[in-house]
Amino acid sequence: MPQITLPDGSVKSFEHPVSAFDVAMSIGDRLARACVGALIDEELSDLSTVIDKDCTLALVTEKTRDKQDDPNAMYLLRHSTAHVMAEAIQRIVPGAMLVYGPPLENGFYYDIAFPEDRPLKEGDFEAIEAEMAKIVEEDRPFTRYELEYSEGLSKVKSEGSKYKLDNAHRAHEAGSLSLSFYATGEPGRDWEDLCRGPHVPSTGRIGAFKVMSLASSYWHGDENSDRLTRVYGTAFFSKKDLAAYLDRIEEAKKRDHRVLGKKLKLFHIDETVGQGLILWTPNGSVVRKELQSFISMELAKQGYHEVFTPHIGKLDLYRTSGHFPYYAESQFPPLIERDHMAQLSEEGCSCAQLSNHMTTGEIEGFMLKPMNCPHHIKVFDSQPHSYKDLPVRLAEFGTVYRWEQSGELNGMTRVRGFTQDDAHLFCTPDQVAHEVQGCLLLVKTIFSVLGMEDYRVRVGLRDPDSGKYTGDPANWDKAEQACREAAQTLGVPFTEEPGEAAFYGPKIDFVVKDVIGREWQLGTVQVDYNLPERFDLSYVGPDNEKHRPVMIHRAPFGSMERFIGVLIEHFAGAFPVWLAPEQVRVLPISEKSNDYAHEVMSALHAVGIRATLDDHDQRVQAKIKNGSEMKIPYLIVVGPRDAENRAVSVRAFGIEKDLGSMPLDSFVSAISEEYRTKGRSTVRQRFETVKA
RNA sequence: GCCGCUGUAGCUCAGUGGUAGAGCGCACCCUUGGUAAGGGUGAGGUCGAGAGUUCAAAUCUCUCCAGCGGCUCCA
Repeated sequence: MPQITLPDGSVKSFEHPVSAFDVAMSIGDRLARACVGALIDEELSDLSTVIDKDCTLALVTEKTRDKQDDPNAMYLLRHSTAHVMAEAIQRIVPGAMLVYGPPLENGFYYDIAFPEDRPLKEGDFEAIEAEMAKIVEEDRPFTRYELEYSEGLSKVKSEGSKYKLDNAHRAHEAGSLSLSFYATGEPGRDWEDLCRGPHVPSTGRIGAFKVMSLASSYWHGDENSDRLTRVYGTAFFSKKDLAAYLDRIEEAKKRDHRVLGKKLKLFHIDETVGQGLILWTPNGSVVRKELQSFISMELAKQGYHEVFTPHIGKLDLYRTSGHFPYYAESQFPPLIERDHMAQLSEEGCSCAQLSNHMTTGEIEGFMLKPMNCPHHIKVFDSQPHSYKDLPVRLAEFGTVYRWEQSGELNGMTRVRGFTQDDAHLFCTPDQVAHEVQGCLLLVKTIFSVLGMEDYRVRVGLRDPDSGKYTGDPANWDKAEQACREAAQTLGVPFTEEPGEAAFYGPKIDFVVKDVIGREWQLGTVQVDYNLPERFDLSYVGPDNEKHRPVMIHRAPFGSMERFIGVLIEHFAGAFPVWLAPEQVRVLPISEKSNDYAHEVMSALHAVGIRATLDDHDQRVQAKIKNGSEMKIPYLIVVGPRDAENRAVSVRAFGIEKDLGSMPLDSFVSAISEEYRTKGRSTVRQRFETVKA
């Protein structure tokens, strides 16, 4: 007879098998009513699950004790809502075949194959939601039943969906001896779906839901397989929670770098220039320049040397590096020399022949560089090296071009031309660990100055079962260990991911989320044994013999485009003084104060502060509103009173009222200090010292 | 590349077959104002591009281009 251990350690004994719901009832009927599921021996289960042996049991309620969403409850709710949506869709579009409908972090989706002559459109959402509301209103129980595998399989077969049949096969392959089905209501009478569950007790528990969007997807994620329609939705226990979620999405959109980029005039993408090609406008250029010089300074401290290399290189260079033709699909097409072109044209060369000629190397041409490494290798190899020279660290803000699929392009975060904060380190095998650590130190320094703490670190290791890797296994072991140890020195949580290494070496990636919750890889540090081999690089060792150096590719911030895109969102457009395109705006109270305002602006310009003057014929309230919307760090109001005292009235971004008045000279020195120290000393602090 | 949605003034957007609109921004005038929008006047548009249907197209159809969400991809 079951002895059930509850989370507080107490044990309940029952004479007969009981359901999780019965246990809840035995504690209290209010609790039972609040329950949506149960964790039985840590496994999320239906509330109706019958317990016939000893176990631990934790009841899952809509909210945790501290009124937060319970992730398990949300999982049950959203999984269940996916069923309700699927039923509604099948009522509206007969012949729609269900494929797979899992819950997600913020909702759920259902992949569905629609008849070709009846695709789902956004215009159908209203009708779907209306059907869903009916099903919720009917408050039908989710009823689980299981069939022995072969019996279940013949049931699924009789229903004629290859997708569900495939799901059944997969369940079997994963070790299931039976198949479970969930009826929304009564089996045999109401709608049902092959499903492993679990679910909330009944549709009435779904408090609020919304069909969000449509997308296409591939069956099994395989682009050569069937194209499915993915319908996204979300659900909450209360309408209030749903409204709050939708508000959060609206708020996040305001931080979106594409929205702020326009509003704050940071960058422009012009379709006549080309998709995915960023035009840095003056404001954005200031941010980029400040960041680049900061990085450059840190690089110099670490013994890097900056180089400049051109944007193109000969095709043959990329044959040696292996970029061409292997990655030709993600590159802009090669530039063919004019004489070759003319000759080929005379010979009546077809496109296919041209492509073959290029692959075999019979045609020379140039390529927009997809990576900086070949150029840097040639810089390294332009002179012989002794082991005493190593490591050689060559850095460049190098612009590269890649042919990203059109559907992938996204503001500044996914583009076709971008500038990496790239560097290549050439070192002895023994120096790898130290150099990798140096790269991570750089990341840590710069992230901490920017206040970026919300990133994750991924250590990509080789998949021991795969033979795709190049290089000596002993070196791999050492390099992987070096990466692992370096990641530990960062003091940030990291995950080791076997199979995520490049084919030529292990790597460390830095991943951040954007406002919509999408993850982007920023920086990467990669150990490479392959390219030194391909380019036959060498240095002379203490034994007077030639040795092969190891290369480390590192672009700790990825690209200036992506990094600044993420940075815009990180600061919600309100850059700190050192990065702000416009650091100070001077607001004269009226024309009468324009002369003094000009004087103030000149004093700021004289010390290199980016200051502007708003001499529009408006009241100061309006100027403050405009200045605040542009997220300018300091607005200084000057009127006759200030002019008389040679003072300024200071207003800092994000503070509702003004900080007070300060002598002009003090403000100039305080903001210079804030600029120079990247915010370690601020104008605000100056006010506080004065008060103290 | 795939599916869906969107494209109207510099920006945000309204406009369902019959003379292209609003707010913000911009210019000028009035106002000379002390901490989140003072008032007025005005300029500004091949309605993403091309083709079609129609007496008539921003509006309906098709093709293309671009953006957005997702899928796939990312050396």
